[in-house]
Amino acid sequence: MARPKEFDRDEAVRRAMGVFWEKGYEATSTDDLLRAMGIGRQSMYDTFGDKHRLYLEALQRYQAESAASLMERLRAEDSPLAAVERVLMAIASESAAERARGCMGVNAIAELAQKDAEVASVSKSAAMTCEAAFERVVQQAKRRGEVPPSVDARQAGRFLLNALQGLRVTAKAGAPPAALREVATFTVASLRAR
Amino acid sequence: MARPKEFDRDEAVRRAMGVFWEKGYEATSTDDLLRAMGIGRQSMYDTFGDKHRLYLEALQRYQAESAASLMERLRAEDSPLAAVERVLMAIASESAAERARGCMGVNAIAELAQKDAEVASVSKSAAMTCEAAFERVVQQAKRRGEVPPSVDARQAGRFLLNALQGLRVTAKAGAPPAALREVATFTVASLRAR
DNA sequence: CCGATTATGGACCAATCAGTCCAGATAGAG
DNA sequence: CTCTATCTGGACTGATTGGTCCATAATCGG
Repeated sequence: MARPKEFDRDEAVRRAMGVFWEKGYEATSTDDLLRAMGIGRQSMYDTFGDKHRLYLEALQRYQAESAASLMERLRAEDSPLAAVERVLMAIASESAAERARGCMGVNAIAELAQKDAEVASVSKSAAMTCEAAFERVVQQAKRRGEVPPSVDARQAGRFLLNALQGLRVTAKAGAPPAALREVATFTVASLRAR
Repeated sequence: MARPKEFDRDEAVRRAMGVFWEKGYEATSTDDLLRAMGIGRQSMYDTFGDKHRLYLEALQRYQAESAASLMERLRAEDSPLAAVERVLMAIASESAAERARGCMGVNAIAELAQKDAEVASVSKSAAMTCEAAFERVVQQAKRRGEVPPSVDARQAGRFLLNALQGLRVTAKAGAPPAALREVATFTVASLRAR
């Protein structure tokens, strides 16, 4: 009908995501967001509602992308268990800056899950998605004999997601890559040796 | 020399800790703190310096108390591994409110470790203390034959701390107690069965 | 080319922020 | 009792907060 937006909405959300991810929700000001998104104040409020809605959209985007990435990397060509190990090991291989940034989902849970029901809900559904992905991989691993049949795939899936979230915290706390690698290896070995 | 303080410094820090724990650093205003501590503005600035120093003191207090509690609960009367299991299981047994509040140390890492070197340093040393405590318990468990000799105690210690931090996140994300129990059981069983 | 509709940017807002100042209260030392 | 050092509480600060208002610009359908 009328004048079209001058910016790419998707790109704007992505940039907002970067700021929220880096600084957290409270520590991010609307000015921070506008500068990063490269748009005007009114455009932001017209397009996204307010800071909180923009955050939710950024968080959902993050969860969607990160779950998709997880599922792709878990796709087991050769060995399901090796794929799991690669996923856990990947954190140790990140740059120091990436490890310090951590996982936006974990940051969101720590900062907001208690007081913000919408954040809690988004986090919960993302967790279920990841849990299920891990569970499927464990099932494949069982079929290939990489994991003994006595292992309950659902439990193992939860166990792996828990370890992944732990690694995110441990990494952000400044643990050296070698320590992260030890944890990753030990975790995967726990499944093999059951 | 002159007029003594009218409040108990220790108690004041403890109350500040409660507020920071509940709301996080950025979301806590100085007014929140004064109200909870029951002291005047000037008393707070005179005694603790500023909001940031007060936070650090509260965090250190939290880490000290929580590490002491961990070490006491890990003291293995009968079975070291059972003590570990009790520690992990305790999270699942907390009230919903306690699980939602999470661990102040994990919250601090997620919100501040990246940009606040002092918080990072406090968190790192607390992690080393807990890691060492877990390592000692694993060593005891090995001596008693609860854990096979092939298990590296240091690695296992790191693995356990990682799982504990993961549980803190998982719990705060709203996982039901049953799921937390599964993770705790699975984690401990990983050591037994190696 | 025109009118309806939407986007934009800068001025503006009240509220809140962390932190300071100061006047008066209070207690120990002598 | 007095002097002095500290503590206390409330008024106050400039800066920043998230969010709104409005005048102008730009684009579409007709």
